[in-house]
Amino acid sequence: MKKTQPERGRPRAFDRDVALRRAMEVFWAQGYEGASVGDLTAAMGIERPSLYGAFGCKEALFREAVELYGREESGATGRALAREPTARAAVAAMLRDNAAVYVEPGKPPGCLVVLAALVGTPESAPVRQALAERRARVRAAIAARVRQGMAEGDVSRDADPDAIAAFYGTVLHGLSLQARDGMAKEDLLAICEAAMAAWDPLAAPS
Amino acid sequence: MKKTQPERGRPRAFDRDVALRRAMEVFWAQGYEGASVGDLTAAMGIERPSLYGAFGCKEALFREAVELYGREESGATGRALAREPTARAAVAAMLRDNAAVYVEPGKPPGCLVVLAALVGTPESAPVRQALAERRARVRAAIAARVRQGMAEGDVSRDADPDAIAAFYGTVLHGLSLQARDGMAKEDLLAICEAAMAAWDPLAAPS
DNA sequence: GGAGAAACATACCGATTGGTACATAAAGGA
DNA sequence: TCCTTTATGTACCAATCGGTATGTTTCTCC
Repeated sequence: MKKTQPERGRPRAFDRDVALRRAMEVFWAQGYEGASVGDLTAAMGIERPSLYGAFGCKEALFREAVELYGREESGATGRALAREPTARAAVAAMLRDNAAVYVEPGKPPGCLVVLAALVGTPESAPVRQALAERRARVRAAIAARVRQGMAEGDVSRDADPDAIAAFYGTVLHGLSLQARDGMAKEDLLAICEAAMAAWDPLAAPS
Repeated sequence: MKKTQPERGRPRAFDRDVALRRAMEVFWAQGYEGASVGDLTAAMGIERPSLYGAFGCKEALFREAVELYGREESGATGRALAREPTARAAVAAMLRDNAAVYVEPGKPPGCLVVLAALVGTPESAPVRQALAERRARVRAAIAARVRQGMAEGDVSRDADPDAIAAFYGTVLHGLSLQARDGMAKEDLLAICEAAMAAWDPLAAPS
């Protein structure tokens, strides 16, 4: 998978993966526009030209950081939706596990995809759109899981999977705001529980 | 109320209130750090020194803009919480009316208090905190309305007003994200309806 | 042991950031 | 009429923004 063929010139003096992870943490904490190239190089332990040589430009670095985040830090959603036996358990686990992840010590609270580029200058619109598409994919995944539940009989045939997904996606995204505002884990979990109180009226089979 | 005593020097050549409103719209659309002083003066129709003379600095202008927003653009929440006869109707109206306001044509979608300063450089931390406090006040107002419902008998005595407020506050804030992502009004309203499906399990008197 | 290729650090680029000095203009008070 | 006060437009400030040119170092290939 990782092709590290013997390279020609001078070998890179830093670990690209580690540097990318440091960059991700800066973007995660300060957002795309709030993270200056100086902030990034300082956290990555490299000089400017090394950053541009290895990643191209700030936006490309950010996109790689978002992919790394999706790969390593946001697995809870997909895991919950895939592994739980019913749609209800899947959504409940998705909320609960994300709430826990959003306040892990040593990491910026909340989700990078939600927080890193919500508003800003017109120049960064492509970056904002890229994150918006990732958020839309989460909503689509929830809707798909609800549809699966309808097919398997644990969700009412009269349920509206898109509306249910929009609601639980909204709660999920809202959790990132609360986490960034400093809310404690138990309060986030109480929000998840409260949101699940809507499940039966919305989706329970008759 | 408006003290316009005859002033001494040269009179201001622009309408301060109108200029502040234009600044508010820029902050609302682009956020605090995403709005440059050049963007602001262009929208306000004035030159830099006039801005600094009338408002002090960028941060002071932002704080005035936030107050103007609270006074003129975010009345739906307080109105709904104050006027509706039951806690349930109050929360439902709060969500519904805000959802409608969040997608009003000609205005930036979503709430300035939620969107304008979520992440950024360490220098703007005071601004972010000011908005976080405003968000906390909304949650406190919801909790107070639920407590009022408990006192008046339309909310169960076993209900947890802080948990209920945290949940509906999360949904309210999440609506701003969805609105900024371009969600249509009817879909936002469907989210509000879904959220209200949790009311009876959470708060209905036994 | 070159020769070529790639990464390194320093030092720089023009553009933009928030914020001002300064001279001028327009008002009220004496 | 003159003086004080305040606002205005131009032109500017140092600092920072994202991004590079350049000369040197360190590697592989022949």
